[in-house]
Amino acid sequence: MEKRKYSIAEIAQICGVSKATVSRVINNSPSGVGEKTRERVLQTIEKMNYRPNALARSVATSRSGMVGLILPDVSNFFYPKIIRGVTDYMDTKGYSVIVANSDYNPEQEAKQLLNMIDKRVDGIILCSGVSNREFLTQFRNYHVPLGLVGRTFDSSLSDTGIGGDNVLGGYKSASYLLRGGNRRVVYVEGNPGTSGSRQRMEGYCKAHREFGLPVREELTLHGDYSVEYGREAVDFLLDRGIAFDAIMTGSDLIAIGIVSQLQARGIQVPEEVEVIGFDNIELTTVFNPHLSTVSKPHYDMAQHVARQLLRVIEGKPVPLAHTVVQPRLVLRETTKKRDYDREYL
Amino acid sequence: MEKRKYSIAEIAQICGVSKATVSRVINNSPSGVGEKTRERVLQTIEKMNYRPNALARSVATSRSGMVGLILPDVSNFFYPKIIRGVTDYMDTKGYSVIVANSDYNPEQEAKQLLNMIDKRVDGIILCSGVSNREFLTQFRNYHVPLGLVGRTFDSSLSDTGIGGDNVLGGYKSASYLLRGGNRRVVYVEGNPGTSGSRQRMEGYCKAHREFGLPVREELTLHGDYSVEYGREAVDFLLDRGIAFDAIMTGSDLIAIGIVSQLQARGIQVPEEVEVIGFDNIELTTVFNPHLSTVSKPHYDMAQHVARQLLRVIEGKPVPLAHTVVQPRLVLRETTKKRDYDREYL
DNA sequence: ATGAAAGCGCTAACAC
DNA sequence: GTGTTAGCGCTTTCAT
Repeated sequence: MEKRKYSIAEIAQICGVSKATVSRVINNSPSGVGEKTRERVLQTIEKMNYRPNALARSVATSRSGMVGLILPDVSNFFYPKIIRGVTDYMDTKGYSVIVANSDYNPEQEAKQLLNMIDKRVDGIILCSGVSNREFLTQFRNYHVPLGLVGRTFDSSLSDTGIGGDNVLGGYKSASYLLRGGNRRVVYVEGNPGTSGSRQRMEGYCKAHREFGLPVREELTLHGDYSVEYGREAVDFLLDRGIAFDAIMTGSDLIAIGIVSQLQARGIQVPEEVEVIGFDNIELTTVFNPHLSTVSKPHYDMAQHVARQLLRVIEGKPVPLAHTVVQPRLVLRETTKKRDYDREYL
Repeated sequence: MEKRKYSIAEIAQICGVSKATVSRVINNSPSGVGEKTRERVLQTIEKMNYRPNALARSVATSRSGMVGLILPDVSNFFYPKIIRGVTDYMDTKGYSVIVANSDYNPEQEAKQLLNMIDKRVDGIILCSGVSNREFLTQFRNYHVPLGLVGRTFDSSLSDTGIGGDNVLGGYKSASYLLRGGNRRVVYVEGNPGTSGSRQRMEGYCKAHREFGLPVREELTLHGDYSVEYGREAVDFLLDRGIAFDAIMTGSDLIAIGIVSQLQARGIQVPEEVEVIGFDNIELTTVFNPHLSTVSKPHYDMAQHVARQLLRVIEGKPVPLAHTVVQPRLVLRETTKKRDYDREYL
């Protein structure tokens, strides 16, 4: 139990050996140290409460043992599982993870990205980024392994990536609603500028095209990914007297806000208005009525990029570097029951 | 746009100046560099895409600009706000934050703590730790600034800390229920071994004592802080035929699981059984019925320790280093309405 | 098996 | 204003 931090040199001196030997011990190099000296060194390390300085090691080896995780907003209920997926995997591999929020803001995202570079992380995982192609392209010049989750549109921008097929997700959502006979399907998105948001819109449009229906400007709303915004959207629609019979959304949180406000204003869900969320976060089955939504396996996706990223960091081959997972429509209580529902299982 | 990472030496050489000068520029030392050279250096830095190596700087200055944040489980809905509170503040001060999960496990917590030491973080924020006093005491020997949130029981173990008064919280919860005429109040806790859990229990007992009521062994349950466990607890109680008329809990998540399962099994809340959560996370007003709960300002508390921690890191005086905030009883829809409810506002 | 020495990228006196 | 130099704590050849 000692008062200050010892360095490898001091430990060496105390043991009467060289720094090199101590170094070998703490890195437990299989060879190069006699059993007795190793034991002796280990003992004083223990006794002196010595802890090797990972930073110093990093500058010597140019590997930091840290990865960066950048996501829009940690406190958005969609992301915690992602964080766990990443941290869980990194933990097993001895990496630390620095997390930072981008707040759906390109400048902020860029700032965080550069900050990670400065900290010399061995790799970065970027979640549903809002950065434009140009910045990302330019960013590649820093040659730091980059993994993208939730942003699949361009594989040349990253070393690995995984994401749901958002246009398919948007399409499934919209077409299910349309097929059910709804004719005025509202689309409520979160923060604009997200790649996911654009893609879902694409799916929404595609579905309308197939049904030979026009996409009405007044039926697509943008705000942010919060419960609160879901509520606002409903008020907006209702107060302006805009007619609608179903709503598809860009996130479960928004959907929850929508359903809750719809009910508050005396509108029955799903009898009068059907609602479909997006993401299938845990909350969906805790909330009443249980939310119908579009599902993807977040935690697993996060673990997957984490694993892939480490492979690129370690220079191993990365099979199937860019993956897109097919989202599944999960029909619960905010959509009507129909006999063809089982087609969507 | 260049291919590899430059060092300060290379930049210096390219500019035909010394490393010291470049160093002065990147740290924008107010004096010591001529306007022209500064400009020139800045330009090549830009041009070469040079980014100073924060790690190298750290070993030179022995300040890393990183802090550690250890919490039980990132994906527990209680913690995201804490993370944001910390990251938001640290962001403004230019610190990065490494986050790690302890999973309510003392060994895991110890491991993460030591890992942070190795990474030479400038300080650590530990959330509702499960470490025992001995380990923490011993840990203090590493002399890294430590801030505790949610664990207030011993101020000598940390440099700063903030937490809700859990015994008061437990007391308020239980006594409100008791005052309302309930005689068999169940207490459903999360992971055992948490300091908070013990303290709430203390409050629960105190309330019973005041009302001259016995604390029945079979009415206190332990599991983990999840919705799922709340459901299990209800099944356990019901299946064993244990009578009860109210439930107080260790977390909102548990309470939500309880209410939801109570309803599923045909029991009216709050008519037949009243339920009170703990923490007042956002979810409480999204869930139906809105949860009655015990409230503390997490985000603000997190920001507060963050601020305090930086003060101790920077060697500034830290007024009111250890704070305990009074939790408030928030009566919503899972408790009955009573005329004295406003006393609790 | 062990040590000496150079080097990683940076900062911080101290000198000129 | 700018350069020289000596570290910071570690790893890593290369000797011995």
